[in-house]
Amino acid sequence: MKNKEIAKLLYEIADYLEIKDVNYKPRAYRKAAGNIEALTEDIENIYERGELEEIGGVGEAIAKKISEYLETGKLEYYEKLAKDLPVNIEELTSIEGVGPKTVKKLYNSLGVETLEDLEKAAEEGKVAQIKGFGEKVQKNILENIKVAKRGRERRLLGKVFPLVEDLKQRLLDKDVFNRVTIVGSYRRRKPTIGDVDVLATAKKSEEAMDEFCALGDVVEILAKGDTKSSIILSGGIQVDIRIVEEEAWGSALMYFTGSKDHNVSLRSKAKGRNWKLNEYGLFGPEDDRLASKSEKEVYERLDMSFIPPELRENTGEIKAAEKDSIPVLVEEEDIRGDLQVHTNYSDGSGTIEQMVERALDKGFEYLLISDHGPSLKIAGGLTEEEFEEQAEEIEQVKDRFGVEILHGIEANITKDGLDISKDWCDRCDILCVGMHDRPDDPTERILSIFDEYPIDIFVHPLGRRFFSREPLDINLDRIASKAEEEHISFEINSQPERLDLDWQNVKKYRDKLKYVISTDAHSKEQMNFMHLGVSQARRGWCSKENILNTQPIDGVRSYLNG
DNA sequence: GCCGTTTTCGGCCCGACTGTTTTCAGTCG
Repeated sequence: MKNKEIAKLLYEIADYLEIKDVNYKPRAYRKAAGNIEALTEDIENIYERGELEEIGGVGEAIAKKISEYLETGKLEYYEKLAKDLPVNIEELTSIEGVGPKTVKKLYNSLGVETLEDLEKAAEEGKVAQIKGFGEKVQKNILENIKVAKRGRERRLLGKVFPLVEDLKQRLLDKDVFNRVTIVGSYRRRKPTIGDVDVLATAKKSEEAMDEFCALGDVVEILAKGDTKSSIILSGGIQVDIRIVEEEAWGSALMYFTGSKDHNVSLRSKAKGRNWKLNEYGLFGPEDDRLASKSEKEVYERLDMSFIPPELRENTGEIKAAEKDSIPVLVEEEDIRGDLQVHTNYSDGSGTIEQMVERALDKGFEYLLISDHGPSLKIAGGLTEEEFEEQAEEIEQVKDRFGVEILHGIEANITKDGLDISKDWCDRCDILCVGMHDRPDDPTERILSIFDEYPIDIFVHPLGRRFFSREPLDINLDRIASKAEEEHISFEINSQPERLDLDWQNVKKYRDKLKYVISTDAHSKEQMNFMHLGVSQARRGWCSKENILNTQPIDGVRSYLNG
């Protein structure tokens, strides 16, 4: 998968062009790079289908460059730019406060090509000598090099969630704060999060800043001002806060929630009417305030319906809002049951009874127990005898709880088919299948399984894990079409490191397929992950109707058997 | 270089902050 590689190439071209004072092109290259980075499909497949220009921000010229790179492994345009300024631009601009222009200056006056060169020059006091730079610049560079070396890590939404909610509550508990909302990519529920951004109103903003920086688990204060501060908490996570006036709450929420592209589009719209949109409000030609109190007010003044944060990625939501066709998104309360949990029969830690109790607590009407099939030895996959034992235990537990307990299995797709017999399949109330290895021909394997077995749910379709496992190289178009024919549902898996099917694909296939949102819980606590799966369904524009397990169990069955 | 219910050509978001400056360039979000 060369997506990241190509994105990096385009980002670097953008930097080079910026150094050369070229207008607008850098933005175009960055936009294309950002969209390529966000693809879940291998760009080589897109190239082979001749659909490069379908990618947002990719036009004729950039498509041609990508093709050249994929065909030859090189890009002449890039090589030429790099020759004029032979520096490690990505590394150098990763230092906070160092952008393309600074890189150029450093190279021209000191011959700085790498991060090491820069560190050496700064330590020797040479940076401060450059015209336009001073002691402070030099000192900041030295400090920020340390941060850049550590690398800017991202974290899983599901892992930071409890921490962030706790932080929010601790701030709200303090008298000086009035409103506190976590904004940024967290509010949009992006699967991975960089920094945490907090927006607040306060009785006295200076006092609020004092309280914020004095939180018990603050290990470092990066910046502290009257309305804006930045800290690092003991887990290493950076939290930025911004205090705004009550009157500007809505426009500030929009501004700090982003995404950047969404904001840019909105401002463009405002500008088209000779208005101006910023974090303080929507203003008319005479700087008269048209809206700012609530997000809804601002959107409506722009003749749009309210856009839920999860949709604000500039992927069509603005147009939809103008036509008042934003879907009513699914909510966690709509979910009536969990259709994939594991127990201590395989690699889960909870007993059947514990899992059922938790399901009851959560108000679920049904629960599917689906431990691993026999071939997944590492996860303690069930033998057929164990499956029968489990069936008996379920029968006993059933009578004691008012929850419908379904018995199934998460069968493993192997090179010979499934790891359970067809007879065994028939004894499952609901049959889940998943791919747990990485064969050369995953698409063919999946398609033939779909043909041969009475499958209900295809779990974690991409097989990806954030930070550790790339998505499978599969042809989802073909698999989704087959699934549509066979009434096979795709899972949206709520595990923080999976969130698979990916939200972009969720959006793509939502009119074709029915999804189930499952926790894939391996303990009773993990059944609380449901909201994460729901958030990704929301990012994929799903309403209740797109999600099978918002229906009573009879509805689920009739679709899957249909 | 991309893109289109104002445009196939002429536009392309906005403000804060910093450090270095006497009016601004660069960077960031």
